Amino acid sequence: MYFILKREQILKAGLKLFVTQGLHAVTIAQIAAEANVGIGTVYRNFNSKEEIVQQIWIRQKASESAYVFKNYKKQGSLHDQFNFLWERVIRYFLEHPLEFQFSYQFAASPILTKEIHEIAMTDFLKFDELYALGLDQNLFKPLTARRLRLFTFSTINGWLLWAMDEKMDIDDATIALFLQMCWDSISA
Amino acid sequence: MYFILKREQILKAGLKLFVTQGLHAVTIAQIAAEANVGIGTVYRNFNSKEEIVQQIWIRQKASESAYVFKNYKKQGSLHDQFNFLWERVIRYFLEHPLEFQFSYQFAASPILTKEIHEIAMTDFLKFDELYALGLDQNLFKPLTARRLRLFTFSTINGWLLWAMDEKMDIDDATIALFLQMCWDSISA
Amino acid sequence: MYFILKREQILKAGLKLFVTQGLHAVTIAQIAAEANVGIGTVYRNFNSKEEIVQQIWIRQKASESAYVFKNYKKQGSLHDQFNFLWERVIRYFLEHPLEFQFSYQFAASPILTKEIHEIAMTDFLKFDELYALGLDQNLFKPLTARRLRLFTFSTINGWLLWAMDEKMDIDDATIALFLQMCWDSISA
Amino acid sequence: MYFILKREQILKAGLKLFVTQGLHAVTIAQIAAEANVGIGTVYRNFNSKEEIVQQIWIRQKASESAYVFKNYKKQGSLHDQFNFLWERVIRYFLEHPLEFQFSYQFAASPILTKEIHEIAMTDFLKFDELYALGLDQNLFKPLTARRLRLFTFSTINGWLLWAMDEKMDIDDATIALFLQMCWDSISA
DNA sequence: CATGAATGAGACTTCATTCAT
DNA sequence: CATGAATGAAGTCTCATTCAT
Repeated sequence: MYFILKREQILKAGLKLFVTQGLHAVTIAQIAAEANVGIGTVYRNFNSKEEIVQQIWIRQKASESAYVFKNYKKQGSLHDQFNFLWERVIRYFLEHPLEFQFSYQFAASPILTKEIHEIAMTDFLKFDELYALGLDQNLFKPLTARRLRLFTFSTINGWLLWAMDEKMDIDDATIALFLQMCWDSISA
Repeated sequence: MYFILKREQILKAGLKLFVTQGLHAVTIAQIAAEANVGIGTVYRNFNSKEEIVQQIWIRQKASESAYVFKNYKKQGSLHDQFNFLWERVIRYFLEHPLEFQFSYQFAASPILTKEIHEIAMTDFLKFDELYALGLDQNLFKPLTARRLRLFTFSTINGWLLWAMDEKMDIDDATIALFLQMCWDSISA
Repeated sequence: MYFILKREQILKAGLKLFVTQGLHAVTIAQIAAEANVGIGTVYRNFNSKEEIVQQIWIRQKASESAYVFKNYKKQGSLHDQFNFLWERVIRYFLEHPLEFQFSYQFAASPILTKEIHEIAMTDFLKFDELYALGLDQNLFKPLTARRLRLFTFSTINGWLLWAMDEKMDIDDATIALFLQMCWDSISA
Repeated sequence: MYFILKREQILKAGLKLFVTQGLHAVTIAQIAAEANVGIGTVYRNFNSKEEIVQQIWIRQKASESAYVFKNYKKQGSLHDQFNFLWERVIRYFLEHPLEFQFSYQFAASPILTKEIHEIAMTDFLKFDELYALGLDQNLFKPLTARRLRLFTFSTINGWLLWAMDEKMDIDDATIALFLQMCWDSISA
């Protein structure tokens, strides 16, 4: 219990520092200080700085998944479900800017192995089921479900990046417009 | 001349190593070895590891720009010009996968300052002129030219990332389809 | 009682680990694990790693002494007594290889203070009495009793070391021959 | 040339420090300071503290061998040759007390692998040839040449140890007596 | 200009020791 | 009394940077 708490503190501290300073500029000592634990405690919980990054990634994806799929029901029109899920993704990142920047920064990093990505991405396969359904109904352009999903996701990623860069206020209307752009881009 | 050659060798070596191993895992000694020069020579050309990253970025953007705008004429319909330029971007990255991965990995890195980004991005402002024209003609959804450009760009970035991840073969039809998706997403 | 058991377990674990891995490679955590006790328990019984070594030494010398002098009677010829005692030393070490190697490895260690050596060696002064008697009878070469004893002891130590190194089987005849060598070397 | 010099300085510093303080008490920083080189230089030449110990051992045995076999001629009686060689061994150690203590302290250390021992001991196989000759002439007790050599060597080691411990002055007569003891112990 | 041996600051990492449970 | 998570001092080791050659 206490053990888990310290582990969480370390991951939280790492998230903040990696995003603001970049991986190579952050030392274990800094992470320990930010987490209010001893350096030894960091090493009791993680074998290296890289493992901290990997565990932050896994934890972040789990948290994102929990947020996105909370209250999700496979009901209503496919377009409604599409909007529901992607809006949740957008809102999650808007509410968790650190997590978003971390996610963006390390998505293509060599530190994250194929295995790590697979573990972290399992939950998001539900998106693919939705796209597959849409393909069955000839709603979408002729790509695989996986590719359609990745397309929408990278679109959202890029959009959020500059939205945050420019510190723009994002209201419901803006989100609605953006969801419309996402839908239009893949619509048949 | 010889001097310039060594500088180029170092940038090329850095590009390869940073992409495959990540910034923090690459040492100057490694870069020097890969470039077949001495460590001292690296320091005659660059002040630090960070400067190497910055110079790779600038050189990469210049090369990308040269490729993209070669033979570009402001003629034909706006949609044609749109397709021409973005297709060139796509083809550049498909032909230069290392450059693409470098570009993706460091786009959000704290190492690249605003100044560096401005220097490297100057050429790409021509895109904004195109989008501004489109907005005048009410072709696009109601966003600023800059945002529309960034939207398309991040879409392409994300798409290329997984295209390379999956080592998919990309033929002309696929590129055409993708350009259509980009256009549809921002069309009014 | 339970307390004493744990103490013994720790000393036994330490003996094994110090011999097989060397002092500096053994951690308190390892000793605790090998002894099936907690780290804190080690510290309830000993103040430091060095003290564990010292206590193993003292315990080992006491055990060796008990073995060597059991059934020893100051009767018979001096040569017989000489053979009896040194044969017991040899057999003790042959039956306790770990103890032997520990003894050999730490004999010259700075961890063992003069006081520790004196405590542990008290019993073995009986050897010196025997040598003194031999000197009175002009049986030995002209050295002090102490030096004659140390000479024989280091000879035996060295011999046992390579005997174990080579895993040689040592029968009664071999032991008898060796005792003869020891006697011949110091005989006047 | 300069490179080799630094390496020698480090080995010399290590020898002194290991003997006076014991392996685990010596830090790389201390060795570097004693050798008047930077810590990094130590690591350019050796991979670890253990490797320093191994290289000191090899270098010491080479130096010992050079000393012992200098001017050695396979002439004269076997007993004379025996005395010549072992006297050289004794004198080498008397003149190089640091080397002797190092040799004694690490002879049984787990740091020195079988390979290291084999490399370091090659030269001393000449002793075995001498013993083999003696066995042919029925001069010695019935043991293998190797064992006879090790017996004499460990005897000498032990004797020198307490000779140094007690800071006894060792004159030619004492050495002669001791060589006699060595010879007597193995004589048939 | 080119080189790479030398350096030491500062990173990583271990582990003896403490102390709340 | 027994435990082992937590700690941080002190070690090992790396590597950016310098500078004599």
